Amino acid sequence: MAVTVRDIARIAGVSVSTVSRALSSPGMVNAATRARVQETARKLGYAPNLNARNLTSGRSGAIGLVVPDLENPFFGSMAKGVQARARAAGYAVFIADTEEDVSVEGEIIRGLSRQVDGVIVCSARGTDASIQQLSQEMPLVLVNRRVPDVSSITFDHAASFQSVMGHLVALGHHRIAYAGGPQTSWSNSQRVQAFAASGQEFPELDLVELGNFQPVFTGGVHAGDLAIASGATAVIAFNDLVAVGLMDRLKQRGLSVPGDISIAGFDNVPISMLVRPTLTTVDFPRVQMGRTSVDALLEALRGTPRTTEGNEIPFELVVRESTGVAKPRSAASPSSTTASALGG
Amino acid sequence: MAVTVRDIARIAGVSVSTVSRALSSPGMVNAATRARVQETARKLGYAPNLNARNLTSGRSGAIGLVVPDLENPFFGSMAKGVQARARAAGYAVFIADTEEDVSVEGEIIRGLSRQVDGVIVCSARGTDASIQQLSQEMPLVLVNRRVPDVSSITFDHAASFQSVMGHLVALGHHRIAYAGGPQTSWSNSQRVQAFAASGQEFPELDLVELGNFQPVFTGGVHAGDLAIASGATAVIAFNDLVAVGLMDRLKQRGLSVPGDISIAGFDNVPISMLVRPTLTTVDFPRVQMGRTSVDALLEALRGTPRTTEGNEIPFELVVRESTGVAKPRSAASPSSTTASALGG
DNA sequence: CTGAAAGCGCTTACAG
DNA sequence: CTGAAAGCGCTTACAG
Repeated sequence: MAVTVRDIARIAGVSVSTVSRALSSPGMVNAATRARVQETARKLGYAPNLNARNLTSGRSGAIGLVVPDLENPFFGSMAKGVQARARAAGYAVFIADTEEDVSVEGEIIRGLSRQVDGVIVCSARGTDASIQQLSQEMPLVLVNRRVPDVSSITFDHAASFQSVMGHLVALGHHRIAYAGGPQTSWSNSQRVQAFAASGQEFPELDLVELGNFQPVFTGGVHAGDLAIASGATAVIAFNDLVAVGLMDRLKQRGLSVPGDISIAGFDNVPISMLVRPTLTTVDFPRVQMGRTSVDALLEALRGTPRTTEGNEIPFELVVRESTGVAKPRSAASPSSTTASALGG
Repeated sequence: MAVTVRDIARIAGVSVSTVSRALSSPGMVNAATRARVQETARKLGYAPNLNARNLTSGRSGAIGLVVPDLENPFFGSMAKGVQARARAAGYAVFIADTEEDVSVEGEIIRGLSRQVDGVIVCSARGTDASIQQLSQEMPLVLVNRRVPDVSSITFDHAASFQSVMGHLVALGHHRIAYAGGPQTSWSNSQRVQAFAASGQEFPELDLVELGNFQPVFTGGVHAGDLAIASGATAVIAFNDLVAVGLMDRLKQRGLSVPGDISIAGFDNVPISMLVRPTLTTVDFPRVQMGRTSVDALLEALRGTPRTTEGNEIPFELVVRESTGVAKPRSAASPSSTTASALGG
């Protein structure tokens, strides 16, 4: 059926060993025979049987990619980056979707691990312990999740949050609210921490946490009413979808954005530039993150693992129309700080 | 290192043949020994080496999935369906992204084909001839693309277009425009045909083709001015993104939707329900399409290929706020037909 | 129902 | 630089 090394050997007049070398380790064989073998292989349309090759060599030439939801563009971008970089490095990509089901996550990862050299897991939902366990069983790289002693690639959520905060402060906002995402979300917990830290950095600020919301449009609608009640002049939302829902609700309630309230999100998803006003947000290079995670995994496979720390991808604050100068407060008060606080 | 059939054989006190049978063809072995072998395997945490298994059995237990752009949610949904169904059937999924590059499509598909039992190709961009060639080299199922003599799963673009048209006609629209997508798009050509066919079905209609636009927001903005100039009271856009861009431009030009002009799109992407007014569109069950394509491929692998025809997935017209009753025309004219036309 | 043996297609020490 | 041989882990006729 398919052409094998034996066919090439017979026609080129050499042994199968030589064929194998000419194809896989060209440096080990005489230039003339090498050329003849390669030419014959090409002419016959030879394609190596990967199962045979992998069986003997002990590696699979493939990596696994596990995501919570392929339908979510957030992961689609990462998958794209992973796929591109893996292909460039000669690796194939097995993909698996956990359907956001924590209970099958480990099982799926273990299943994949049998057919690949290593696994990349996006936004892993399992506990730290379960992930540490997995990482001992196979080469593993985490994306958008940090677990002690496990290799990972993340965005600097704290710094990006600070950057949004700095933007709002510069616009003169004093009372600022945060509409959070799911409690189980690692990135949300990072943002909540950064929010609290801002209170120490800018003691004159009035910070209010609105609560946890579903990371979708309706979650934002829900947050909208609470935002109005809070009296904040600016709201930072967990992500763009929440921000858009929030904005929609504010408009419905007769408030203007950014005239009455400024809004900012995270992720820079396509919709953020399609809504009116366009949304101020933070862009995370997700495709690049996918690529970087492959690099990290391949280095680990080669036995030169990177350090866990410092693998953070740069972000960019994208200022658009939804944030503006703070509405002057009815009660006049000096804009310079009068409060005493830590960190003089 | 890893536990193999030999280990199990030794411990269970049987031959490797029996181990293999107990694990792969349980029916062929005595119940007692079968239980003993399986128990030992479980206890040892045995996981078969798939490369070895596939090498002997001649199959790979994997299928390939080729998409033009993983970052596009349209394909993310399909990939999700493919992945889920394949997993349920015991197949792993190799994924590849062509980056919308026709020139590498064939090469990527051939590369994949060496490691899988069959390939699913979404929205293939190549020529009919090149795809027919590929389909002779390997089991192949096309999704959202029809090519003579090649197995495929598609949406009924003609019928869905008719359904939108019928909706607009029922609202009293007479002058209707179509803002097309890329000329190379198979689904666009289907829609153009359906648009023309409507002219025969409803001879009283005044149909105007606005041209071909990039299937994105800015393409719609471009189409917007042409739509206004055309004097149409309703515009059907190639997809939701074009529809949203169109709508944005109309509003910018001071027209109201649907007051002055009705707009409809296709795909029912998330943004279609986030814009204001919400967008009338057609929902295509993309996840289901992914699932169905796996079924078709697996049937082909089993030697019971389906017929190419009739593999169409149902669609649903989703009527929202962007379409409304036609604005009465300034020049009064009977709504009944006066024009003579083909198809009495 | 079970075992011994051959073989899947390739790679890789081992000699020469 | 090249060839003969063994072996990767599993499956599957072939005998019994």
